[in-house]
Amino acid sequence: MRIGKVAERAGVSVRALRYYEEQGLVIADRSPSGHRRYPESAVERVKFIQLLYAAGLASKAIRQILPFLDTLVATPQMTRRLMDERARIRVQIDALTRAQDRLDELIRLSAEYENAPATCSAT
Amino acid sequence: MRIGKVAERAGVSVRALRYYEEQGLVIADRSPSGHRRYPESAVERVKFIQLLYAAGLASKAIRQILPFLDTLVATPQMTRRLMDERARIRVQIDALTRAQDRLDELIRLSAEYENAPATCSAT
DNA sequence: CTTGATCCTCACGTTGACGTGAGGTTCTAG
DNA sequence: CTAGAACCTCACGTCAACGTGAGGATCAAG
Repeated sequence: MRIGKVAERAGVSVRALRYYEEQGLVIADRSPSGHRRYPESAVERVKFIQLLYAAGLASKAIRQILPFLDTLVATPQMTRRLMDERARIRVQIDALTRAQDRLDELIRLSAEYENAPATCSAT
Repeated sequence: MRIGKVAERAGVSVRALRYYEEQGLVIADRSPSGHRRYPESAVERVKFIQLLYAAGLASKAIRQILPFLDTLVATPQMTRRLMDERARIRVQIDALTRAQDRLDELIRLSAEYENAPATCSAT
């Protein structure tokens, strides 16, 4: 498959795919003229990469984790990285949840203000 | 209170506090010699700012929200911003949760590999 | 054969929340 | 009164995941 099709089906930019290759996350072989050729599996692989990026993992972390998908061989570094990132994500979810709760408070207060009759300018 | 003390008590760097002032998030008056003077309330304010930064809000968004804490007057922009950011945070939590689940899968597989007797080199 | 879509490789630009000196002033404890 | 801690204002550096041309080759269709 050519790069444009992979980009379309995985929902990323062509530039992003070239960047992933530069980072060693996706390996593409080349046609005689130098155009990248991807296997079908690349689409799912890229989607997975996007999932991890969206969770705040850096290229380096993803690079350490991805080989496991190919070989199903877990080195100690890979296992450690998996658990580290999982822990980090949990911490991040907790922080987001706290922020969400605080925003909910403010939204409630805001709604109360909107409904306060004496302070409404109109009507 | 002086900037160093605020930084220590709020758990941020002195540089960060100057940056917050530059962004209009924390207003400090000055001593005759030009040193920043903060009220006690600044510590809580900065902690709240940190909470929002940790949740991925940008300075601009925080700047739109913060006046509500002071005046308890909600403009339509503030209410909209509050709800937009809340929605964004929810989406982000969902993404993180999906990533967490995927990592859990991999961690399980990794553990199974570790326990596979035939593939252990030692012993 | 030609034309428009798609691809290639550089390589610099972007963004945000600070870090990090440089060079100088002010405060405070002894 | 003096040294060191703490403060000040520039102002450039950082880092990551791409965006965005520049300038050119290749491919698919008519």
